[in-house]
Amino acid sequence: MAASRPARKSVAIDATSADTKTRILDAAESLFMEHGFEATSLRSLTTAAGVNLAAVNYHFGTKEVLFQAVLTRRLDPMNQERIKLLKRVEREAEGRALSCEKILFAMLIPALKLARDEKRGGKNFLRLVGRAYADPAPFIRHFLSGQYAEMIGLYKEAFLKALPHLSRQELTWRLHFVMGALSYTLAGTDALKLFAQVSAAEQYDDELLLQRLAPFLVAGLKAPALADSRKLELVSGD
Amino acid sequence: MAASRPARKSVAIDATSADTKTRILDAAESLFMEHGFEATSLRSLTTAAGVNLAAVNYHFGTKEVLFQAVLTRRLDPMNQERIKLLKRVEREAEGRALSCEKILFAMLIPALKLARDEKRGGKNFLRLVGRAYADPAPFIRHFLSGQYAEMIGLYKEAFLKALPHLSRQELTWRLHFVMGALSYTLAGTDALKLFAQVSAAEQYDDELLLQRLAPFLVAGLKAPALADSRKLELVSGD
DNA sequence: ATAGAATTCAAACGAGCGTTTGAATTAGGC
DNA sequence: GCCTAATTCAAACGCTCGTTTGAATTCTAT
Repeated sequence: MAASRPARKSVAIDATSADTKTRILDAAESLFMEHGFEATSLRSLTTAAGVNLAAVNYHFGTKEVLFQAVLTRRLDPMNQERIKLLKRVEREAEGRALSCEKILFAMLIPALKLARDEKRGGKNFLRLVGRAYADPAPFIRHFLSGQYAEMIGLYKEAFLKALPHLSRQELTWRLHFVMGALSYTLAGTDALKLFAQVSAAEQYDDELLLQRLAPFLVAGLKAPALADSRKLELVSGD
Repeated sequence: MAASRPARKSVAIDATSADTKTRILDAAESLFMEHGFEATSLRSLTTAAGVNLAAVNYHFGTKEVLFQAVLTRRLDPMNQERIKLLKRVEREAEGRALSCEKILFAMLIPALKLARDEKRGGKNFLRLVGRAYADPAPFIRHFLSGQYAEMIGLYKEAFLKALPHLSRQELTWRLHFVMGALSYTLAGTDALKLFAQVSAAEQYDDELLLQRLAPFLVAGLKAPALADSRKLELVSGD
């Protein structure tokens, strides 16, 4: 009744449990990606990982904590790399204004590197993130906000300088659109069948994907700010 | 053992059941929106609707069919309106090339009208669609593909004429990005907290939202096609 | 070798799920 | 008013879920 039973004591719990923990994380990554959080049962998960059913609660406590651990394992290093990359690009510019492209690339490249690195989950993981972004579960949304807050804040400041024609509020919206196109694209694959024109080979080439995405996003970011006088007028004509 | 018990016979089953059916659809719309498909139980749903637990299976057969009915009720008319609007704009152009803006607006306006129409679900419904787009459940994805296939096909042809610098394949990708930004934005609201700058009042003004989204998307669509020689080169410099 | 902690395991718990059942109730054409 | 079909209802079915339990096992440091 008190609390969770084993309750990680004090000693290093890694030497012996690392294998089990990693096997759980890997299986969870792939199953959460395929079926989502709710639709993935701990029974199928532990079977896929080749560990005992109780192992998840022993090593992680709850299913929710496991999900957060799956995300943290990859997201945290990726966002740290994004921050590092932005700072390096800023340093190299030596005070000169950064181009919108350079900032955007600094954001996309760590994601691309992660997608390429099969040993660290590869494309599967990015798809998982894309889906987590759209998941209604509050604990997922809160967790992601926390994971991204620092990185987004730094990039927003950088974009503000690179796009002086945008107010802070306009930029907030546009970064929202950028994240939408990005996460939807990363989560996609299946959704692409909607458009049914992309060859199967290309569908999985993440580098080409980001090369197509970048010009689209840069053009959208650079677009003139909304002139308040102009309105959507098409509705009236009926 | 044979099959579902009531098995809609032949006579009109609407006069008396319409109230119950509608109450179920309305409650389902709002709960699926808030919690997603998996996390919404038929017990909470029927309680919210004020109907008996068995009513869902009586009137719809299964939970999955109910979900599809929720989407169809609004999506089908909206996509029909999109098609009608595109055809009207094309007719009015009398053979002259349509602008990218006009086509995009024809796509966005029926969605905007739906978002404004509180009697037909309003913003809640569009958020539900945005989330359904990112749902991993195969039956949802297949259903949505079918719902959108005709509309997307017609719009793709229109965009192809308006954006002659894009190959069919390039355009497929860009429409994918457009749908991503759109559905993510519609699903959003909460996600916006990530950026934490948008006032609560504006957050819910869908007209202003689409007025901000449109210039972004138009600029992205009009962006020059990817020049194959240009590559993402930033990675190397480490 | 052995004590003690960390981990694994098979089994079970209680709760909630979607769905089904068959009787009770309601509505409508004759 | 009655017969029939449509609908509602309370109750239950069978199943799967996340989590807990306590014993068995493995590891590690002495």
